Amino acid sequence: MPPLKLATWNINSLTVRMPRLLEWLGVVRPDIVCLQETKIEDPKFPHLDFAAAGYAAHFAGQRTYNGVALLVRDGTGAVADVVRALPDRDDPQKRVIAATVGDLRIIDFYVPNGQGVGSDKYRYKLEWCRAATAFVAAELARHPRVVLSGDFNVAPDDRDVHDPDLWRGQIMCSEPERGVFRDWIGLGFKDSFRLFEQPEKTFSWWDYRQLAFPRNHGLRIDHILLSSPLAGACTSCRIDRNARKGAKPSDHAPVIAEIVR
DNA sequence: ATGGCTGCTTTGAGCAGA
Repeated sequence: MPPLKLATWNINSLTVRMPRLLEWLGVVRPDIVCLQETKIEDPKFPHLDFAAAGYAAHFAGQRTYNGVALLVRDGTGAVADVVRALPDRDDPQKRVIAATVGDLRIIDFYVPNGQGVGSDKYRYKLEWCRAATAFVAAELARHPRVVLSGDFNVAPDDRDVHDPDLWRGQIMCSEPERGVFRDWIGLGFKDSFRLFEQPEKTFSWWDYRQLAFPRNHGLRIDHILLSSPLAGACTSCRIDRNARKGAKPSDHAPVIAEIVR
């Protein structure tokens, strides 16, 4: 039995990225994919195209901004208990989808960007994260095998930043944001990427401007966290830098982790 | 010093992303 392959990818518009995404699915053949920034309303979601590619899609979308989706390869496991929002919040922003897939509980987050430290959007980010922490804790209490993945918009460590002095205290690197990441780890997760030796200066996002990608001016802000039983069964985690190359790329690259079944 | 790109929007300049 080959390992289960999990991926997360902020695709920055499903409409624009669909050809690249389908090609990537065919090459990488992940079993479960967490997508963020689909930017598409549910009635327009191209689920038939995914079905033709061998994937069932579950989604929580909106026009223009945000939007998340789960892709589950046919035969991976039964999908149940799909959740599309943090509980007890009246929030139109579609940033959460969670589902049981076989014996796994998958949580896909598109954490708010926060724009600038001290801004209204920054306060919204931290408040959203507090509610998310409570949600994750409750999920973990019910399910031992939890995958917490997505675009966290947090670079947890200076190693995850191309120029730590330039970014110190800035958005995605501020101490409160890094504190949220530590809180989530503290609930009982491992950062799958750091379970393994990694090349220095490996990132998952590069600005479209200033030739940031060829200069490797990036941040590692997309993550796959695994609860203890899954971390113990994880055999690899890597960032697929190739997916950031070529014509019309997303500004993010996918993260891919493998777990022994 | 500034902004530099991309995607989106009742189509066109402005917002948002990170």
